[in-house]
Amino acid sequence: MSRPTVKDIAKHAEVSLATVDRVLNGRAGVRKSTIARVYKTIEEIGYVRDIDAANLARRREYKMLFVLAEGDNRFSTAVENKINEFISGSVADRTVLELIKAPENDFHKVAAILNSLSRNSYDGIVIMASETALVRDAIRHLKKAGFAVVTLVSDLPDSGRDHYVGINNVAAGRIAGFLMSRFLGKQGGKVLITSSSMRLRDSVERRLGFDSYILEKNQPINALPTLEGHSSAEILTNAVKNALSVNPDIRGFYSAGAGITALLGMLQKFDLTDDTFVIAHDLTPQTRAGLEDETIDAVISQDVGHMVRSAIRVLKAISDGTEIDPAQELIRIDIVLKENLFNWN
Amino acid sequence: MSRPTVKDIAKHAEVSLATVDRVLNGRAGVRKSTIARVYKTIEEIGYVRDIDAANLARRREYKMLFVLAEGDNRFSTAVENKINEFISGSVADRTVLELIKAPENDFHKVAAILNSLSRNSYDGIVIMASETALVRDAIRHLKKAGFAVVTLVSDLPDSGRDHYVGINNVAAGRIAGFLMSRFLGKQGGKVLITSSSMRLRDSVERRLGFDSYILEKNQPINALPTLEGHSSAEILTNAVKNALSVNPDIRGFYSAGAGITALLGMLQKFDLTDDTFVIAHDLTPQTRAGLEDETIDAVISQDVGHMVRSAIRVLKAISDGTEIDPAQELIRIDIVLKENLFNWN
DNA sequence: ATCAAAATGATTGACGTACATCATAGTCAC
DNA sequence: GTGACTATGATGTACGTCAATCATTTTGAT
Repeated sequence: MSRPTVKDIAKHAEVSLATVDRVLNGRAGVRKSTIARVYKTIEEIGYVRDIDAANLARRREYKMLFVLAEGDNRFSTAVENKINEFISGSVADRTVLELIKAPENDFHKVAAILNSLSRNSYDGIVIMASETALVRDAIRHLKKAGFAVVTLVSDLPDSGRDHYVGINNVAAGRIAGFLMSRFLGKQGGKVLITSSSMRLRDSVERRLGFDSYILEKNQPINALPTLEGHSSAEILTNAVKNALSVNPDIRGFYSAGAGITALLGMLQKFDLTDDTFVIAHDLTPQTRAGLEDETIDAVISQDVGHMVRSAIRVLKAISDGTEIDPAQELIRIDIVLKENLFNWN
Repeated sequence: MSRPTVKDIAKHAEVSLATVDRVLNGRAGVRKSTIARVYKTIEEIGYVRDIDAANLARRREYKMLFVLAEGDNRFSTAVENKINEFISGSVADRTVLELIKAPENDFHKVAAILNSLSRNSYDGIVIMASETALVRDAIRHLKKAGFAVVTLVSDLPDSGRDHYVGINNVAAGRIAGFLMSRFLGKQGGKVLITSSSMRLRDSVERRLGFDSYILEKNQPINALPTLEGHSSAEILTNAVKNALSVNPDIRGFYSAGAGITALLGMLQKFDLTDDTFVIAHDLTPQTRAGLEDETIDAVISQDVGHMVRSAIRVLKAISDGTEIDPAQELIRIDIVLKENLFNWN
């Protein structure tokens, strides 16, 4: 026996097709008891709506908007490229994707973009932006207007977003702490931590995770205060230079945010590439090169392709009111070493 | 403008719908020049066949068979569970899955199952079995009969299979070598390697990868000959006991195949859990517990859910003659540590 | 020029669902 | 029991594609 259809429901429940249709699509004019009977029949015969046929009949198109608010010198370029890849490729699956970018720190622009969206322009919105009250409010506004909203890479909790697509950054920081402990061994030592800005939620969380691991496991590691680059290679370079002058015995470096190039530059200058360990985040051309020439020991990363696919799947599911498979949507914290670098293309 | 349809092709190419249909579905009775004209128009207007509508009209159902030939004390149980999960869940997507199991070493049964399949019973076959001439020939036979065939977890090259879903085991072995080197540090030491049987392709390849890394990087590691358990905990236990008696200074253990329980038992008996390092393959309840209580230091794994999904996607793509996205189908070699264990549910 | 064969057109009915319209049966208030 | 209303039935069209049939035109060989 092949899959039951609406006709089968009608037959078994002894109602007309029209009534089944009314129940299925929540249209008015059906007695409560009849609705119950229809649903009972659906259970019994195991009817599952053919979503493809439904979409066909509906002339359904999923319109989705990606809003990226990040600088262009980092990981976000990879995200952008992936999205563009999907934009040109996803003609076939009733999905129309659009991408709007905003400067890294222009919260007002991000909020303005989000606030300008009218109800029927998009089914779902994907937002990658750092956490600001302005943006958070804009997302609340979106939710009220009925959009499906997911956050990407950096979460905005309490914004009312439906779903967060990305890794748990506290956990990522803990893994960094774990790896650093392994690398430094019983000897331990001082560790320098850099990030672009501690205003970014992900950087803060990673630092938090790192520290909590060190503390909890009582590791012989002295983690120095975070140096912030504020998107400026010069500022970070100088900060690192100072720190290295004061602490020539630093053994580990953890780049929790952007600015890996500046850090590696300084390491080379101080001739510290051999005896120290470097852990960075996010696989980019820079970190990839660093792994290859062994100036970086480990990169903690997340699969951009998987994230973009996941965001789209989740938005579709929200729009359709269908279930999502948590196992499939969980974004892994990948540990990338020189030896398994080939895994990421 | 919304997506172009067959009608648009007909209009632009100045042919009838019937002719477009003949071209699109490879039916006879169309002049070469007309075919070319139709294809040219398709290019021009950017037509993409609506595969959902097509499947609807075709009443297409993808019937797929999983054939698992593995013991029940290992990783294959996880695979089996995942498949069963999909069997009960995939009513919605025009996919019917079936599962047949065979005893681990009963090659004849596997071959018999494969050889008994008639052309129209299934669209695609997923095979997880160790490498045997018998099975290889059966796969060749399947391909001749027109099935789409993919191998799972353990590849069978030269069998004519369309695709292999799983990790590169040589690379996985190299990663094991890398991790072991890191763990043992400059001091190095003896490493004991176990597997269920060196007849299994994956075990052989992992050992190969491990050795090649050690050799290539000139690591101070002395890898002892592989101990085989042949699916018997007793045999493996005794072998490990002997090895430990002869070499009380073993510092590392690499379980390249099954039999982790026997190995851990011996470690406990010899009170070696603290100063030694253990690397195992595949996340199972056993290895998971081992990571948690820190008797295992690292597990090299592969995401079973991703593999099963990938196998299904690939078979569909082969049946439809559509492209696959290599980035999406690449199975990652996951490095699981206690700290990122939560990533896998 | 003739005729068969090949190429094309025209048309129709399915697939499973959505959505709209009009008709009819039943129910309740007064 | 009349009118207003609610619940249900009956039916048709559409979505984009597949598949089949029959009719018609074009082509190529003789």
